[in-house]
Amino acid sequence: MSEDHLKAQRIRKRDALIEMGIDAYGRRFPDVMSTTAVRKAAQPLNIQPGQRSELRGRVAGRIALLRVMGKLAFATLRDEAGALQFGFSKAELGEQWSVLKLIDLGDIIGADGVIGRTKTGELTLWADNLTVLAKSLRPPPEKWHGLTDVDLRYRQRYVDLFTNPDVRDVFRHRSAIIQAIRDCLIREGYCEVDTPVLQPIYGGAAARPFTTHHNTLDINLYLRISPELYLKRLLVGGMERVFEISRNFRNEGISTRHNPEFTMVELYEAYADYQVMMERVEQMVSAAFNTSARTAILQRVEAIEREVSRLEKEKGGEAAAAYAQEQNLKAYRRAAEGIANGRLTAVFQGEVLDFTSPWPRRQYADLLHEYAGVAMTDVQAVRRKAEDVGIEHTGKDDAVVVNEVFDATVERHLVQPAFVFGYPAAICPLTRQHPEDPSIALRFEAFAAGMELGNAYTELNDPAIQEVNFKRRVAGEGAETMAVMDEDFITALEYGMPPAGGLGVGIDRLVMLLTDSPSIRDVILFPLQRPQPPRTS
RNA sequence: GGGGGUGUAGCUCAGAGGUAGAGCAACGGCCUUUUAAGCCGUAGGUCCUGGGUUCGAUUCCCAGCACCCUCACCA
Repeated sequence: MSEDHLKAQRIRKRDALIEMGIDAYGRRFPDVMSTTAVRKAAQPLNIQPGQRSELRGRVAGRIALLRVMGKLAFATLRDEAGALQFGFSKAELGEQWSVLKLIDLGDIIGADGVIGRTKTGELTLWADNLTVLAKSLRPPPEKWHGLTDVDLRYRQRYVDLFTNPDVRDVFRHRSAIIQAIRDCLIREGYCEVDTPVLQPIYGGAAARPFTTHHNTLDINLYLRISPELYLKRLLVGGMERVFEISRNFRNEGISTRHNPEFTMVELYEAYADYQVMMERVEQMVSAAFNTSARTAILQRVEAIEREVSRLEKEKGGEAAAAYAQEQNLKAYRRAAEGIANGRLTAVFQGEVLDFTSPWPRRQYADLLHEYAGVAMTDVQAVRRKAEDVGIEHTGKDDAVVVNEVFDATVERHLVQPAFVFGYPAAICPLTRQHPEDPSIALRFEAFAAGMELGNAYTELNDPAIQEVNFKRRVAGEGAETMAVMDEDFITALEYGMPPAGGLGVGIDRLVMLLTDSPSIRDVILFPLQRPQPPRTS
């Protein structure tokens, strides 16, 4: 059955509805109860199997399953909150029975009826009124497996979302996490701001920008790679604690950890330093954990265990064990145990991550020694190591090579949440130098699951040094990715910027960690993909 | 950009050098307590695209395209 044919059949049903004087696309449908509200309302009634209560309900949602048997039909209706079984009988529906016959999987309907239980005990809304709210013209994916083709899932995220409820959960968590971070900062006296996405000069990070053009002004503009230089201007302006939840755009590769547009929370705090920023990371992540991962993990353990015992009964211990293994039940149990003991333990790809404050503080040089076996100051050894691990280092600045070796050898070992500090100053043009060792920057990066999660500085507020840093070319970094001179930013610093700590945390990656999502595309609703040629039909 | 994998019905997937298979969905029939409902029947395909080998290719070979994984750039 071709797609066109399936669609044509549904169009015929739609037309049949219209023929009957029914609006196939519905209208306002007030006083809808969610499926969970119905469950909650039913609970105290203690309805026995086979009984109906006096309680009436009105629910709307999409038909996920439909079982028609002669003059009786059951439908599973899915709404945002969950799902509920509906019962329809020809006797009770009367003339509307013929409407039900025109309903397909995927249609959005509303129904009124009394809440009861079937003989098998399933909570059921026995409908006496059926309202078509939107006829679906395309067949939904397979009802058991849902949509699994990853390409299609991202291209047609709307289908992914309505067929795979777990996907919706991830984005609810994302929303809660962002809100927790926002609340946390507001509570600390921060002011949320918006700074330009379209920037005449890009800066604040080492990345290639997207370029665009403004017609009226006839100037090139860049989509921001970072809001940093604008947020610091606000410190000059006397705003002492500012943050922005910032969509940044970097014209770089795409991977499971990189999307060309991604979300960061970036914050600046006057009279603080990078030590304070470590505490801010711990605070924000704790808040995010408590609002999302905590209950999700406990529920997940229960859900896996329920399924395991079901499999044990139906398919035997082997299938159950395989499922438990595949779902990382052991790790989830350990995480739940940690939570019970007051720790912030989450599971990411089978690994238990402990986000409990304080996170370990690790010296960059120590880690380099531990995993690369070289001293950060021993330039010859570092370059030999670079060759060992296949990094092209000729013509590159020492500090750049050091950092590339660090990324290649150390990063993946930083599985448990940790702060790494003591970065080479030469690769940190916006960071204040260590007062006793100018080769070291007052910078840390936060790591977890082998990913960089955040980046923070004691901010450089000396305009003279900043100007020098802007002008210095560090060999080994592409000309495009170099810090670009921003005269106005220097001018701002010349007016005086208070000493400050600044921090950026990758929201997408944090959501990955707290929702056990293996790819950044799983936590971005519409990740960038090559567009498909337009459809002809 | 390098390496590996995938591409077959609307969806989830088998399969083989000789006119293409299942389950779900669809259509028709039976069915008033189903639970991924069941039973009987029907229909549905450019086997990603292009070239090559072959009597014959959707299958083998080459190239391309898309996606996934991985490495590199980067957060």
